[in-house]
Amino acid sequence: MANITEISAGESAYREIRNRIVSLDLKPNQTIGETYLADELGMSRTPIREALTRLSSEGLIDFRSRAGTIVSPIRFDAVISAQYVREKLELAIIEEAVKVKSKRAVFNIRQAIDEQQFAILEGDTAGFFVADERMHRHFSEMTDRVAVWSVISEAKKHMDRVRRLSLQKIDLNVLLSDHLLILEAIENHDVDAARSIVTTHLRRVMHDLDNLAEQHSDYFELAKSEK
Amino acid sequence: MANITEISAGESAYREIRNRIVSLDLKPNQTIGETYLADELGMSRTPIREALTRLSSEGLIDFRSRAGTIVSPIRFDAVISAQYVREKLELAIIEEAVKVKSKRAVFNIRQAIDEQQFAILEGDTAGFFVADERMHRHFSEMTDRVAVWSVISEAKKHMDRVRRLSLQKIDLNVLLSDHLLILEAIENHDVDAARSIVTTHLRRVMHDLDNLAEQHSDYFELAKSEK
DNA sequence: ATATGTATTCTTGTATACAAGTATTACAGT
DNA sequence: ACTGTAATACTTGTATACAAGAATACATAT
Repeated sequence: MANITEISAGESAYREIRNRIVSLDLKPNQTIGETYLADELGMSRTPIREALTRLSSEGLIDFRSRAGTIVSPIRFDAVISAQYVREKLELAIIEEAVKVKSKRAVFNIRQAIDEQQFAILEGDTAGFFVADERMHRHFSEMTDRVAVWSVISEAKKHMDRVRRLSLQKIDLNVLLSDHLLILEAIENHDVDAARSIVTTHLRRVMHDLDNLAEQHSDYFELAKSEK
Repeated sequence: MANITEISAGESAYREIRNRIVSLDLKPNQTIGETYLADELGMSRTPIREALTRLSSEGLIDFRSRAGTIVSPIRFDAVISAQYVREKLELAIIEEAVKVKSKRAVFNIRQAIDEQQFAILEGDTAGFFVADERMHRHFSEMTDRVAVWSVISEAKKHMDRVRRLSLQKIDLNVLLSDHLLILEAIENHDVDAARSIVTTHLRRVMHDLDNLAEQHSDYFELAKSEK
């Protein structure tokens, strides 16, 4: 009954490497040898390989046969379709969420927003995004669609690195005020307001995608014209 | 330039095991030892493990620590949220697709439908589903959303086993006539018609989900009341 | 100086050996 | 017949050894 959930080396390697990738600690296109990672994380190649296998099927790293392994470059089309998937699914969920009457849910969301505000004051951007993530997950919980959230989260990975790049530029207070408006719409059960706010909110990431791609061209995949 | 795509043992193991699972050749809840599979597929445990790692992260198999590995039981909530994801995304795509004017796309879709009809006459249900899959992918191609199709396809895995169970019951001609109506709506650029047909079409799978779960209770996960 | 062929080194792909749990079985004692 | 316990056989998790393709460095020829 204890469920201590002993965490395996392979699992911890997966989490660690994944974090380093989405936090841009490991740069896109950077080569990462299995032996290097094994040394770095203090384990043998086998669990590293397990982690890389999973990351490869998620599109975060690229095996180049026997010629090395690299962190996947940010792919325009992956970002765009991730955005598409997220927008369609999260919009659908929000439409359901505004119809739900749950003081508990409203409380949870407000708490997440408070934490975001606190994080901004502390200058803790990482903390902001953790709380942001939690808030969005609460929307899914309201409507019993937590499993759908994991699909969104999966798609979102490809955008997270872009978002990380735009950290310096974007003003977190803008996102925060979006969140407050969304909460208001939920409390008022106002579907139309929720729809429009969420749509603009989710699209903010895309605004300076082109700029970022130009600025960090070494992080992005060459345009489609290439091959 | 050749891109012979040498297929690794791990990759082929993944495809093979995956196929056996979604085709119900390997039954839900059945235990599958790594050594057994290694023997069966004529390779060592390492590439088998690679395949199982991927399948585990997709939710098609469950590692039970050192106590064995089983084919994941069909989970109600996974099926339901897969249906949700598919419906929202594919509906969004169809809405865009009906606005596209492309004789090529219409031709491709019609060809896929013809193949479905042929498969029905031949009694080739597997062939029907291959052509069915291709047709749905064409919808995504019409709108330059192929990457979104892979998300749908990913979610769909969890429903495929259910669909396979209902094979005996369902009349493929019903699905075929749905397809013809969808094609017609696309040709006429009739958004509303397309929406309603696709919705009912996609929901057909869910109709006898409860019956199937009762009939093959050993294939499904125990109800949520359980733990 | 450029190009080409070759040896060397590196990296991944696969197989195997070993470690550490887990489930099953055998069996003693009652 | 039954229960508790120890022994045993399995299964996965991890480490390491080996094989083979890919990149690199370098020597040689033109």
